[in-house]
Amino acid sequence: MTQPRSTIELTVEPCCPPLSLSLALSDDQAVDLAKVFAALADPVRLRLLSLVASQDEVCSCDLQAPLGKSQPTISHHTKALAEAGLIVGHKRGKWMWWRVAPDRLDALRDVLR
Amino acid sequence: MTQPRSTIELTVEPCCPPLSLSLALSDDQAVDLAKVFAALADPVRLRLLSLVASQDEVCSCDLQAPLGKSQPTISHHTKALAEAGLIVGHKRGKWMWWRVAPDRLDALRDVLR
DNA sequence: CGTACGGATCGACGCCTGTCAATACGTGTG
DNA sequence: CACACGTATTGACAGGCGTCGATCCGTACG
Repeated sequence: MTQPRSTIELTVEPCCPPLSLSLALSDDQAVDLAKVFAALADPVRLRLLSLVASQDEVCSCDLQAPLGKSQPTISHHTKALAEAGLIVGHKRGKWMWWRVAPDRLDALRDVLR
Repeated sequence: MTQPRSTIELTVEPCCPPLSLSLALSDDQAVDLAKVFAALADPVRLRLLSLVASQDEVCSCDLQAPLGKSQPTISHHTKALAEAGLIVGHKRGKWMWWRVAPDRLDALRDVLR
């Protein structure tokens, strides 16, 4: 089901500030950080993210089968990861292509001291 | 309210295997990893963890005030973090002392590629 | 145009989780 | 031994979340 590629770029939303765990966390900071971790706190999203990370661009249509979830569910999860800034989506024609936001993962690594 | 220190060590449970995000994640692996991230997906637990990380040992009794939560709630959160292997508790007399499990945080950093 | 198809949104359902009051458990102190 | 005090557990409640079927929106292609 892998699809042909044309052009047209359509970025999805970015998000959130840099932090560090071992320096006393403010309330607001904690709330923001918790949202990012919440995005990672689901097995389906973790496998989705790992699929996107293993190739470097993946069509939504190619996620449904390996994850064994319905199309609305996949859409729900990609949205959650995108809102956390962990993946970025580009729409090309009818298809939605996703790739990881590597700097975002880097930042998250730094948070864990 | 900071308390005196005697001895007696009483370790709390460890947990879970090593993983990597960019290598296709199995279902079971994803489930395990999700549990760890779920432990971090709460603002109160993040601030609790940052409090424990900033000093290197903290008494439960000293967490209640800065976090502004009831004693059962604090106990609930320390338990969640301990079950995720992120903190380790030692009971000395009446008081429960917590410290971070540094290798666990290291492992988690590695997971994020 | 109209039709087909990929994706997003909506509504509903069941489950999980954060919170607290009440209570039980254990340890030290008189 | 009895009592005080820190911690853990239980029960209850409200809110959030994962899931899916149904539906809507947009884009390609006859």
